[in-house]
Amino acid sequence: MAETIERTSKRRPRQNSPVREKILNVASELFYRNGIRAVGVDTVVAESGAAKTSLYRWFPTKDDLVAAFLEREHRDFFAHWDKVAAASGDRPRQELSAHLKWLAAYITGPRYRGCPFLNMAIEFPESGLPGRIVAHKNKSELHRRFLALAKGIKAKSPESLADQLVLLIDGAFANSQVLGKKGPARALADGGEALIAVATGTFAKRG
Amino acid sequence: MAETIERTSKRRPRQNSPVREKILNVASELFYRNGIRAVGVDTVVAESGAAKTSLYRWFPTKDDLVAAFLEREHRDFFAHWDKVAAASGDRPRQELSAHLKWLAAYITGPRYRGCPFLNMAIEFPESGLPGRIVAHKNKSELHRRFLALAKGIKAKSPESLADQLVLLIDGAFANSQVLGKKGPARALADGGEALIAVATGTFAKRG
DNA sequence: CCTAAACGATACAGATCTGTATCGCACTTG
DNA sequence: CAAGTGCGATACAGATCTGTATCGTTTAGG
Repeated sequence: MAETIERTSKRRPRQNSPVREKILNVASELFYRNGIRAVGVDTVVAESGAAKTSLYRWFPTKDDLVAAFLEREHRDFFAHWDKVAAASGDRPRQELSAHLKWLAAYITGPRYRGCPFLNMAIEFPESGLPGRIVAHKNKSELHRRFLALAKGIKAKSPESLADQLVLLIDGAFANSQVLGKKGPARALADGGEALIAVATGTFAKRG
Repeated sequence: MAETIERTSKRRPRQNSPVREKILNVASELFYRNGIRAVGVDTVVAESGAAKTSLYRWFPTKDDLVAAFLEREHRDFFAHWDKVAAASGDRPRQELSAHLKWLAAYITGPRYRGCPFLNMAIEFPESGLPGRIVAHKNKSELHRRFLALAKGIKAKSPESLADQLVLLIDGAFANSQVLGKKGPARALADGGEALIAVATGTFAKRG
């Protein structure tokens, strides 16, 4: 009799359903481009060609769909990070520059519309939402990785340098939504290098 | 006959109506705390005790109400800036530090819920909205003032320094919405000082 | 004092929102 | 073949959204 509950048969992709993929793809694009609150599930249904029942089968609520969107953005973001890290070998100083470089290019890209995690957190200030948990995870991880690199280059205060680099990056993410990609965001890489220089004492106090 | 059009009689405060004030106060508080899209005009009406007709008399659309909210935030923001500037006399280097300091304190404050201008721009990516114009004005002005100060301290590249400081500040504004005020945002002042030091050559390259 | 305007209250229009219910069809698996 | 499940289509529920229309009533200016 316990059989019926323990089912979990092979007949449940649970993740790889093509319909689920299609819905998530369309929703991600719309959420990112237009904002989450601005996009209704009906729009996602219409654009994806799926049925509303299918959407709610794979994502019990819109909040879950949003969380899935962010979860995938999170995975993709650090997958790219890992690639860049691997290409830098074991040279943390070079790796830092490489990250600043691709992040600057990321912002300059044509499809860029801000940081999905910052955007979500600002759209939904209420705490406890599934999407906010993913956003927090993303920014924590970003800080954690910069902290490791800051230690790797023997920064005087690694915590402080990691903080500063995160600020500079999030500032470029956010400000570009107001003053554009050719605004202050253009100073991301140079600013990062300056902060690294001070933190490592590559510059010595004068006078 | 032209009389009826040119009226503009004293019987039109057009700005100082107590009802208008009350509506704008309540709307500003709600928009800032909960987000603009999350707050309906009905809520503003209920909380303000005003009539819906009154709201739409003073603010033809919700967009206009949002713009009025941001317009006042803009005025208040630079009013405070001016106070700090005045207290710094004609010493741009000290003034820069003073601004970094009060901005850091601003973020730490209990009622802080991010930057109204960044928040609005992120909530409404569509261009041309009245609120976005105010947001752009605010960030432009911020950059303009930092540029003037950067020139005042004879920074090597004033534009670059102004860019970097704006990024750092907006980063603190935005990141605090995810990792909290005790997260990376705590590094705002120190990070700013480091950028200024490099830009002015207060640190000289070593090796 | 009298007229015009501001105001509160209420109802309403029309759209849109999230989420559910119900149908019949296709496919797969036992 | 039979049963279960995914799927599309559609209708619907109930709430909420922006904005308008229509009432009196109050208030202030010429």
